[in-house]
Amino acid sequence: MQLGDLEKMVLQYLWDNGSADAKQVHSYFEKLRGGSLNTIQSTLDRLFKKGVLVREKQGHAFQYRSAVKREQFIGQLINDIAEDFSISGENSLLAAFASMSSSLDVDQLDELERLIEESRADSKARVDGL
Amino acid sequence: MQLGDLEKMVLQYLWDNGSADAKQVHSYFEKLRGGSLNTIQSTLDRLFKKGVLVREKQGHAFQYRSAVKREQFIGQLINDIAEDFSISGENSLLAAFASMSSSLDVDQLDELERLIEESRADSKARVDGL
DNA sequence: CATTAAAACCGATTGATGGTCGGTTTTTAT
DNA sequence: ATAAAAACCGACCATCAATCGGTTTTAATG
Repeated sequence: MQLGDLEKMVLQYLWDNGSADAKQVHSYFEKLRGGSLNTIQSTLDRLFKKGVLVREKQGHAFQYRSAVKREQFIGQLINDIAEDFSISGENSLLAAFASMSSSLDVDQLDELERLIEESRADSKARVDGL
Repeated sequence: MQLGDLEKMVLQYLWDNGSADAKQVHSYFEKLRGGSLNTIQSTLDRLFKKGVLVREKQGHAFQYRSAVKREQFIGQLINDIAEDFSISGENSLLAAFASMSSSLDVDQLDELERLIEESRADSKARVDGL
């Protein structure tokens, strides 16, 4: 999944604000970078058609919100990269992790390790049958 | 950095084969997907201009090779994503790691943890002054 | 050093895709 | 039923990857 600049910004906005209609999104971005309401509307529509957003009629306008959480989405993107480079073997993905981790500081490594322990617990729970 | 399909394939090829000229690359991809030598040449040139490849005249033809190792490159891509979606480069990256790690099995988690320890050691060495 | 074959380079074309927005149709509130 | 608001349609532009024909440059060599 590859997104344009405005699409990314709108998605961010929705992650930060939960849900909004075109008018709200537009009034936010108008100050920030200009652009008409129509532009925002078609950007929301494009994201919707891509499956990145979901929407629901609320009164007279659609309320849009992200279909997935930020972390999930970023996780997907990373997965896509791994697939793009046919990392087939699990280890290249780990190698990618490794090259990333070299740019993290000690605190971040601590945090990462904590997150791994969490995953480990989840994984165990899954195996044990929830 | 965003690459087209052929660009990705060519880059893969060079990671797998170290170094090659346009003719070699073409003879490989001809069987695989067709396309003229010129197409390969301009693809190599585009990658070169993007800084993804380096080249050196060897006899009458340029020898191309990747400017960075696979893991480095993938690391960069992941960094780019993190930057795209993080306001101030804080813990979105970690969140991304976390969402990835939830799709890893126990062995992979072990391996990842080992890699983190390695990073930690490297990091300490850096702080201690090599 | 002139020839010539090979490779590099140039430029044009095509096809996607994102951003942009005017104008029309549909919807909804009153 | 009407009017306001929003959705939708269609067009246009810009960028970029892929493609390849044709021209220029380069380098082996007789």
